[in-house]
Amino acid sequence: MQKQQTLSRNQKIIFDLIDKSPEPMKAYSILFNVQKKGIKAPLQVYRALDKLIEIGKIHKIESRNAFIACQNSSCQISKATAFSICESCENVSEISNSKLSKYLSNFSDDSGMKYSKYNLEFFGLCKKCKSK
Amino acid sequence: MQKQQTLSRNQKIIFDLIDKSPEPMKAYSILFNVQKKGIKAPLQVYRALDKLIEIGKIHKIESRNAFIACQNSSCQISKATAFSICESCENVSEISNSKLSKYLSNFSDDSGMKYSKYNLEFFGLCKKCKSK
DNA sequence: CATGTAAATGTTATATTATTACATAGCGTT
DNA sequence: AACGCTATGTAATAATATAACATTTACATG
Ligand SMILES: [Zn+2]
Ligand SMILES: [Zn+2]
Ligand SMILES: [Zn+2]
Ligand SMILES: [Zn+2]
Repeated sequence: MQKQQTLSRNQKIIFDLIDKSPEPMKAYSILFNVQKKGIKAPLQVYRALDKLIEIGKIHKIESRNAFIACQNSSCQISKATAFSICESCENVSEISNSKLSKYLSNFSDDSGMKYSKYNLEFFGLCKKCKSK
Repeated sequence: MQKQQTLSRNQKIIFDLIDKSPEPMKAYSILFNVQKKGIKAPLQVYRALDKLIEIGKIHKIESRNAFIACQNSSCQISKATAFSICESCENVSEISNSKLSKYLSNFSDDSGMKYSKYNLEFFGLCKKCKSK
């Protein structure tokens, strides 16, 4: 079990919003949505995002500059993330596949580099978009 | 063998610059460096970058918003990229490992999604930085 | 060689994403 | 109370990327 983090006010507002969203949210869309709750500036959003990422409650989809709630009941593995992204409808989901994560976590080559973290993004067409 | 692409003037200027750089280059740093050659606007840079990415001569390091020349003599596999990134010195190199690429290209899960492309970024400490 | 068309270029303005700098507030420990 | 730490507030600005529109170049093919 991992330590339960208590979220601060801004962190909670922003996490709840992202968590309810069916799709990854962009920072300024988050900002727009929380302005009625008193969060007025980009920096307030980015600070909360940074913290939420650090504790594994959300992840950043790098290729989209967007943020998604962790779909693994708060990623034990926030340092080992994998996503599938539909290039047609932009649906994103977190891949939870122990073989894959084991394979990548143990990956090493002859570069002498010690890999402590990875992020993998798969692209393709989701079931729905394929059948169109 | 893949079709030999002829680069246009701007594409060539920008590719040569990136190719000579020992580290990934950012778009506005590229812009700054090619202004003496007559490329004056961001869009000219981004258009060349888009094309170079499309034909596999360069890749974008998503987590860094930076661009690197393909280190696999023009990636047959520009749709299957893997990089190692040192979080201390920011050295980036392209991983060319046929087992890894085979594993990932063939990866599938029960989501019904057909993966046609992936990008993987490993993070850690390079040999040099580890021994400091 | 004229004509069509796709690709590339040039230019200005603007949108989007993210950080710097500085000031203040809350909270637990000593 | 004094300290250290985390979080917050606010303004300004930096960094990354695209939209819109006009023009030019390459080159196939009739
Ligand atoms: Zn997760
Ligand atoms: Zn889809
Ligand atoms: Zn490559
Ligand atoms: Zn290093």
